[in-house]
Amino acid sequence: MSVSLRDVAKAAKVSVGTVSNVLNRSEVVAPKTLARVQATIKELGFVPNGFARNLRSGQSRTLGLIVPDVSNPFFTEVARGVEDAASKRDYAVFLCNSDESATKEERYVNVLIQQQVRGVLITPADMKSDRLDVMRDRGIAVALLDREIKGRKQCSVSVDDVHGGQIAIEYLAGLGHKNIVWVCGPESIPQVADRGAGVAKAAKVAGSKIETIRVSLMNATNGEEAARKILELDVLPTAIFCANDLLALGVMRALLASKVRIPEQVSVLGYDNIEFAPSAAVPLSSIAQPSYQMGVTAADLLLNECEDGDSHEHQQIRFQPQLVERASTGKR
Amino acid sequence: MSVSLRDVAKAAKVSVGTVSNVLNRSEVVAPKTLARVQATIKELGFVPNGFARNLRSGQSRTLGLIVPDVSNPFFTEVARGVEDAASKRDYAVFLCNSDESATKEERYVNVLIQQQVRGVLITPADMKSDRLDVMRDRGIAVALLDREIKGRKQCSVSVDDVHGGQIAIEYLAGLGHKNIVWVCGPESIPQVADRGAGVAKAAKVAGSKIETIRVSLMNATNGEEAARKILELDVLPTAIFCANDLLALGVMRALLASKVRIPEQVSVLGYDNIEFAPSAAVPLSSIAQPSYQMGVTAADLLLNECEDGDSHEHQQIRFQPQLVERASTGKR
DNA sequence: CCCCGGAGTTGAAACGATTCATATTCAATA
DNA sequence: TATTGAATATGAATCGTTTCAACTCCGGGG
Repeated sequence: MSVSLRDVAKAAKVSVGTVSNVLNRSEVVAPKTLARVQATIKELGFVPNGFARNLRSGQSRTLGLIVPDVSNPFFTEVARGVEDAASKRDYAVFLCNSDESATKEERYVNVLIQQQVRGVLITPADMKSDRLDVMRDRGIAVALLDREIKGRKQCSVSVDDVHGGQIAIEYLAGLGHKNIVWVCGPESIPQVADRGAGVAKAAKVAGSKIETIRVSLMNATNGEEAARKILELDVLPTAIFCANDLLALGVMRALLASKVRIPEQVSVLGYDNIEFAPSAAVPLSSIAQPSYQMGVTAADLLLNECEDGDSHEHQQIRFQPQLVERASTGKR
Repeated sequence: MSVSLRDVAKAAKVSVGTVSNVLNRSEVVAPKTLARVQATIKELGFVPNGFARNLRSGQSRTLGLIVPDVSNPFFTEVARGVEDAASKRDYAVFLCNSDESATKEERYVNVLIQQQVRGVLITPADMKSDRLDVMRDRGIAVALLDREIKGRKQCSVSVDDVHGGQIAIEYLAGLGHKNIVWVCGPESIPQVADRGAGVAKAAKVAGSKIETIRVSLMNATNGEEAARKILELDVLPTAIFCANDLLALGVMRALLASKVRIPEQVSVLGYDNIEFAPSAAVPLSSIAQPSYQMGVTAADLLLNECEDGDSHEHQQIRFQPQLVERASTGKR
């Protein structure tokens, strides 16, 4: 059925060991032999069987990437970064979507263990770390993406979300806003908790009044729902800060549909600075995170850990978020 | 390091064959033995090595999905559908991003062969089908996604792109537009070619004049570039039809920045109806495709092929695109 | 003329499961 | 008691690689 290394050896009239060397240690093979074997490989269309290779060497060249929402452009950008960095080092990436559900996450963790991935990058659905320990016990490197768990047993790449929440409110307060609504998802999502903490901290300093509206999922549809709740408030806020851009887009959509003028009546500020932000009905101001760069960094960190072995030192890398000002926010 | 089946056999005082039977054919093992072996498995924390298992049995429970652009929401929706359908049947999915590049696509095909995936869903970067044949020769099921190759015996799930291009132009012509620009990517992308064919066909019937502007990649940035070219034309068209929504968003962004009013001066029509379309600066009219449903259907088709074996009959499923009218298009 | 060492090559063992032909057990039947 | 066959259990062979100790060349120094 399929061509094996043995077939190549026979066709090229060399031993299996030599073919294996051509594949993995071409520098020890005589140039003439090398060329002949490579030609045979191409001619027969030989592709090494990954199972056998990994079985023998005990190591695969695959990574797992578990994100909470593949349809969120922030995570697709991160994924792109991970993928680029990984394939530069000749690794393949299993992209998995946990939908913020611990159950789905656990299922994928098992699949990844079964596939014997070398390492896993994960944005955990909750703060429990037993699933991570299971992997680490099996010798699978684990690094956290966009999340950080105290205890530094692992590498992580995150963004200073507290600071992000803080600069958002400082910025809005600086524009003169005193009555602000904070639209966010469940407190169980660490990003939400952290950004919320930053919001609270900055609000105290600035003396602004913050109202919180919480939705279950952070997508555009739920943003619209949040906007309806805002419209029912006694006094319309002068600014709305959303925990991510999808929420903000939904909020804007619903507000505009109700003839609320942005930013004249209400300023709207998002988080993530996704690619669409500048194309929005009113170009969306947002707190930017270096998504692609985060993916690249995380993958490199994880691969270093995979390859360094014992000498590896865990690193916590933390990026700083940055305000990107567009038309959706303005002076009170 | 890790516990092997042999260790379990020794500890439970049975043969390796029996342990294997406990794992895969528990009905042929005597209840007493079964219980004892299972207890030992749990006690030692044994997890079968997937490589060895797959090496011998020659089959995995993984699929590959190769899309041309993971950051295009259309494809993330498709991917979501594929993933949901696959995990319902207990398969895992490798998501790969070819960036429309045949080279990258080839690299991933090789990775997938190495991983011995059971089947591959692919939106090929070009019309050449040799890469597909390579996989099929190796016994990997292949189904086409969003693409159909005539004369090929394989499953496919596609959308009638010719018809899509056609209804787009018919709609614009119906609104009174006679001077239309068609913004698209390279002709080598089959979707572009097909939609273009539909455009030409409808234009001939309607007697509209169509100008083509071609860009290299179909994302928002290149859409802006296209818009700049349009602004340099002697006469501004009254309508612009873009080969996908990302292009359309970029076009709109650049036009609005140049104070062109949409749809009063120029109507803009997109393709894909991505989630973000209604949130755009001017809510974007678009040709919708049932993306999620396409993913689910494709995965089911592929898995049927994997599991039915010889009795399988290839199916070509073709969805019909649908016009979604929003604010970005209007009467001439 | 022999010996040495390095470069290149060889081929058997190993990785950890599955498979399957064969062996064992034991109760039922002749 | 001998025979049969169903139910279980066995373990060597196998999958396609990598690894590595051993081997073959071959040119140069003694």
